[in-house]
Amino acid sequence: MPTDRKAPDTARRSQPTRQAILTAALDLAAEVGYRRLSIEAIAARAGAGKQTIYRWWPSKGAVLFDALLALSENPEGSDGDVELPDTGDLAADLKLVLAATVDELNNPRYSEPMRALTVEILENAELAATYRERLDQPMREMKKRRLRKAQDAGQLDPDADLDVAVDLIWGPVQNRWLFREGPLTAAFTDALVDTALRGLAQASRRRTDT
Amino acid sequence: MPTDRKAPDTARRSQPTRQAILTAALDLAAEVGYRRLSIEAIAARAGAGKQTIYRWWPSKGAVLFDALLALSENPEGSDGDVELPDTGDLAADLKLVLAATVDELNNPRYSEPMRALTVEILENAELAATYRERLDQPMREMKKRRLRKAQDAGQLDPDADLDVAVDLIWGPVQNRWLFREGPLTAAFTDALVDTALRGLAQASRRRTDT
Amino acid sequence: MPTDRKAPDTARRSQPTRQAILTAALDLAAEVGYRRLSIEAIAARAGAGKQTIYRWWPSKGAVLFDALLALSENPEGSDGDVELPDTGDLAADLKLVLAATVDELNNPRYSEPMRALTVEILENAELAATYRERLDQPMREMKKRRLRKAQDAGQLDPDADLDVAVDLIWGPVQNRWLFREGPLTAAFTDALVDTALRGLAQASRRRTDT
Amino acid sequence: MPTDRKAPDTARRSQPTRQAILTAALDLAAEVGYRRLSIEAIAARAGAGKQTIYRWWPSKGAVLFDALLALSENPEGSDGDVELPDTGDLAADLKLVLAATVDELNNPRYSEPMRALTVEILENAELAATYRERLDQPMREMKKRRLRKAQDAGQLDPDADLDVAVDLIWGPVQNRWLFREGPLTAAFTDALVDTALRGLAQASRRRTDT
DNA sequence: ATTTAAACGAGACGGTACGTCACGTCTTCTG
DNA sequence: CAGAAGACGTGACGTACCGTCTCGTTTAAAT
Repeated sequence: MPTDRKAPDTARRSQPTRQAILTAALDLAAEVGYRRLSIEAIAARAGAGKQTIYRWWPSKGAVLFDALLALSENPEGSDGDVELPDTGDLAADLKLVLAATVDELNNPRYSEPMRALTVEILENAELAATYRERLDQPMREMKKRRLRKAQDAGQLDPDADLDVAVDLIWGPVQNRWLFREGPLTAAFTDALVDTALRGLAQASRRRTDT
Repeated sequence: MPTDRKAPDTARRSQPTRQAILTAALDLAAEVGYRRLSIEAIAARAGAGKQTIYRWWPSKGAVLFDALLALSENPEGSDGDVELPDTGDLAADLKLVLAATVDELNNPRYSEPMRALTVEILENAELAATYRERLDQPMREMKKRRLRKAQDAGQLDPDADLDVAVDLIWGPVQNRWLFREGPLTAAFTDALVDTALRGLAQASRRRTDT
Repeated sequence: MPTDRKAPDTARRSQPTRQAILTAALDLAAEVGYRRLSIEAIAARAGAGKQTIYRWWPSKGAVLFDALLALSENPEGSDGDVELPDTGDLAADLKLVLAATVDELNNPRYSEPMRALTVEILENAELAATYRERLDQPMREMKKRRLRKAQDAGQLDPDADLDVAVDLIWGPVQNRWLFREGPLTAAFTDALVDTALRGLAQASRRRTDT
Repeated sequence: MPTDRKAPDTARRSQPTRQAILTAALDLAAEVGYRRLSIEAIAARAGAGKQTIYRWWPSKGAVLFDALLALSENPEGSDGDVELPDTGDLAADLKLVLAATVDELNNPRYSEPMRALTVEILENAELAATYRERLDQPMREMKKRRLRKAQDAGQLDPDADLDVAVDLIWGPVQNRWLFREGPLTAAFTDALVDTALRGLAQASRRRTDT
């Protein structure tokens, strides 16, 4: 967890208060946006003392981070074991996954806290490192595992750099969301997947398409 | 300019003061980062009154925006007429351009204010609109013009959606920079260009590669 | 004034706000007592920002000090020129003065802020110095002037140390008030004056009393 | 003792801890002054839990009170039976006693905690009552006993109000100490005793002095 | 000798107030 | 009259203690 300033006694920690703080942070982020999200307000909404927040989290972003982790951690499922679907049809699978992502990003309840966390990450290098290690890297590994399977099945160029591949497919989605560059739709992600897989260059590919 | 709350008399505006403010904003952004960048400090550094800033810019982000515009507007060149190079070799041209971008993004003098502006854009929808209209869209058009020429020359799939193409090529660069996901090098952008142009899928491409 | 941390521009000072702060301080001291008197509450009651208080006064005690000064500074009269009454009868004059002091000290409106200020003085040596210089010393000089006149008129021992004399007469009043050691009445101060003037020792004085 | 909120079992009380707390309170009062003396710091210094302090003392002042009591209670002597010296020469005896008091008040080790306790007393009426009953009154009775003996011996005006007499002699000393109005020396207390005994008024005293 | 109930250290908790910083508005004086 | 200077009300910051409340862990009296 992105916590532990000076090792308080985790055993004594009040779980109800922790939950209340995470919930309040999420609610407030959705309601007022990042700019107006204050630790003071989170504490007040949660019925907690400010010190309780400062005791367990080093920054506002760390609270948000835990709140979003808690939101995405399904009661049964453990976080790391999740896999992307594999029906054998890579393009279809990716389109499905990206469509789900798009849905999530279009839901303010999830999207606003996520945007707030993102802003925090951009200006807080320490938080960014935690984020990469605990959220981004596992997700990237999961994506690469799916792509590797496609490679093994001969559906993907065996020489392709899978990190670049992940960037190619997911990067544009994140960008369009972050900068609100245009409507974030399944049509866009479908086109994205097709283009990324086929490549932009024409050459002789016309012949192989069909 | 992203300015003009209530139409002060632009004619009477003090140009030396304007320059001092933009310079101070840039310097401070590079020195202390976005988090600690305050209008108060910009005014103090510029030897200007706070009101002078508030009179001419609606937000801290707008100051940064103008500052970066001023930075990139070369003495001779007018902004809108610039074109990407066209040597006939699309891949080489793109690699050249992205290498230059990478250099810029690795230079804190440019990169830190840019990051500050980006953060502002993420939380300020009005500023974001200005940014898109005055910076992002012209750049995107420029990129699309170059790609269209490649299309006309038969080097690019004639069915490709050029907006998706731009996202595919430039999106991953911006992401890697923004989230410091890894070293931002020409090696990365070269691989990116190759992969984006060729596509990820194998199929019969092996035959056409050689 | 016990002010000026870092020389703000006194000319620009808002007099209405200054008055509101002094009044609020006085009112709150009378209402809630020293213990619960907070700068936050003074600012809130005065409709002022905390910073405005911190800008002009170095401590809570300094605010109280000014507030009490303002309270005692009569509209017409200048502070330093006041004199104790001189009817020729020293004992009667002192009794009159002490009776007035007793009235004041029994009035919570004056007494409570005074007590708050006193507590501050006891724990703040810097404030204590200001208090001595600006309030205590002038009062003491005034008292000594009256005693000196009695000395000149042959009513007081010409060898008496007037500082000790002042301590002897006024000290017990302040003590009884401060420690609530008993009812603070004119009867007490009358006895005090008589005893101080006559002395405790008996000797043949009985004969001279009348 | 100024203790016993809700009757904890005194028998089980840890005496070493009690001592550690009193010592810590004294030390800290001498070191940092009243303003910065906190229960939290006392507990930490004493290696005690905060609750242990709150269990046995109702306020910070009560701790200080006990600490000073413990300091002044000499190993052999019981508190109440002490008497002021009586050599037959009242003035000399008083001067001796006041000189000792002055020494004590000039010793920060005793003086600082005493000042802290005094401040507490001024703002805590309940503590003030305890103080009066347990410390001030016994001392005052002791003083009055000595003065009464002088009265019986014909050295003091038989009509003198002994309470006023005590105030007259000891009040100025306490005041000068409390408000740091000037150096607290034996010279001052000597003059005080002489003046208080002889009185300020001249009149026929000249005749009786000799 | 064992039980058992308390006092104990430790410290998390909801709070209040601290003193500081920056916001965006305003007012006054100067060039 | 634009601009510098900066006071103002506002609100959030991060910290220090308050007094209350569990937690195990001694520890000393009652079994």
